[in-house]
Amino acid sequence: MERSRSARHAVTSRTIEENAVRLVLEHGLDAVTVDMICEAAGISQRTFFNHFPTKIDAIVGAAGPKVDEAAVRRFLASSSPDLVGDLLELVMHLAPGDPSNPGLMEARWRLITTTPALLQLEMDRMISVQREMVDILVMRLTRHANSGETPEEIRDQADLLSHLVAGMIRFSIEAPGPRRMPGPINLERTRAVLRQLLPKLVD
Amino acid sequence: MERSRSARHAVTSRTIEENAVRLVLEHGLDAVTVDMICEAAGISQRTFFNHFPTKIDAIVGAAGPKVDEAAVRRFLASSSPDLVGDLLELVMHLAPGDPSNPGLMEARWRLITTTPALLQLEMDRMISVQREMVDILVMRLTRHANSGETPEEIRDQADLLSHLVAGMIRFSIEAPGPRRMPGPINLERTRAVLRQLLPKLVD
DNA sequence: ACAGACAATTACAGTCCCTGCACTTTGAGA
DNA sequence: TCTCAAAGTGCAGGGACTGTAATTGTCTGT
Repeated sequence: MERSRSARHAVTSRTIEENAVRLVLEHGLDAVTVDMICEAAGISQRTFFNHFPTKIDAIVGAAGPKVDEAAVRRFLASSSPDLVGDLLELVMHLAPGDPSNPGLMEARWRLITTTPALLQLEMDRMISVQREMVDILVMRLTRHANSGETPEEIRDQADLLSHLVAGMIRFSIEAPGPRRMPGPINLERTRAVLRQLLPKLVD
Repeated sequence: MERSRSARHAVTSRTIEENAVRLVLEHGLDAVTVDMICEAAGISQRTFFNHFPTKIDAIVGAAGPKVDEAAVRRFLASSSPDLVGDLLELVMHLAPGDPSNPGLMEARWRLITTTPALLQLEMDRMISVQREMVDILVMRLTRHANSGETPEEIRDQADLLSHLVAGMIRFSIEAPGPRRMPGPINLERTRAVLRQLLPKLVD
């Protein structure tokens, strides 16, 4: 059992994560205690909390969703007037965590989508990318800005828009219909409803 | 100290709430334990949890924000084409809890707005009115629907719109500038930014 | 190769939030 | 007045999480 120090740390984290997800899939969120996960993973409770700050983190993954860099570049390069369409494309590429363990990732999504409390939580985490999105939106809006708009106004618009996008994400998650796996986004439906709704909002 | 039974219950709740808010204002959220609140209120811990399901509930109030009935009636009666404007008016009348104790209410807002964790939490509670808003939006959208739209489409639109409104609320709370007291909504700013932004979203 | 720095892990004790249960007290209705 | 339900209490315990000191094994410089 000779392993490098950091490798040993990583393998312990993986073991914890895998056992946490498996146990919760089997018994449900509330029925699984940290002690159960520790025993299954063969570690002490203290070690558990050295790897993950909370029980939830071990279950849903410590790293939240991130925006895909390539998708951001495409979004910024696009000169299409269809800002909303481009935006939805960008949101669709929210990477749902570390893709190095496809099996774990898939199991996690099954777990999250079948546990209301976890779905709510993951929704909040997805929406937290809204913060990083503001700067991206500022760039895009600046390129297509009307003359006479100040940078402050642009930033306000980007800020508000990022919150509207967060709303779209929530709708996409809750809306029924086919989803892109392993993510929960229902893109087509959202796009269709938006096309009907938006014209009604401008007077 | 002879009081009717239910009145005694109410006064205990009030005592707990007042001491909870006061102590957290003095010492901060994490530094105040349930035991401290109980001692200050002169009750047992068990009684505390008979009145409030969690420590947080005693601090921010068990009843979340509600939409104002009169505002809803006005919103539905309006025939203005400015749906967004009417919507913001409606949102502005989110009642921030029981108005029977103005002092407590004011102290709570001071507490919530100065404690990031509580602000985040209260934001979630305000946004939960989004659920009740869907039915209201269905009525309004039905009255101004284009011919050929099915009830299902209308409901989808209302659902998405309610999520967009939730985004507006978040923006309103975070946006700097004057707020309506004791609520956190910055109405004018949101309206102005929306007027600039929305035309850019329709192609 | 050896010693010391250092990282991963552990056992243990303790805090805090919260719950279930059995019990007492007290006010309200018959 | 008698009775019963509601309000409150005491206690025992579960479960998440933290601080600390100790242990084990690995890395680094010489």
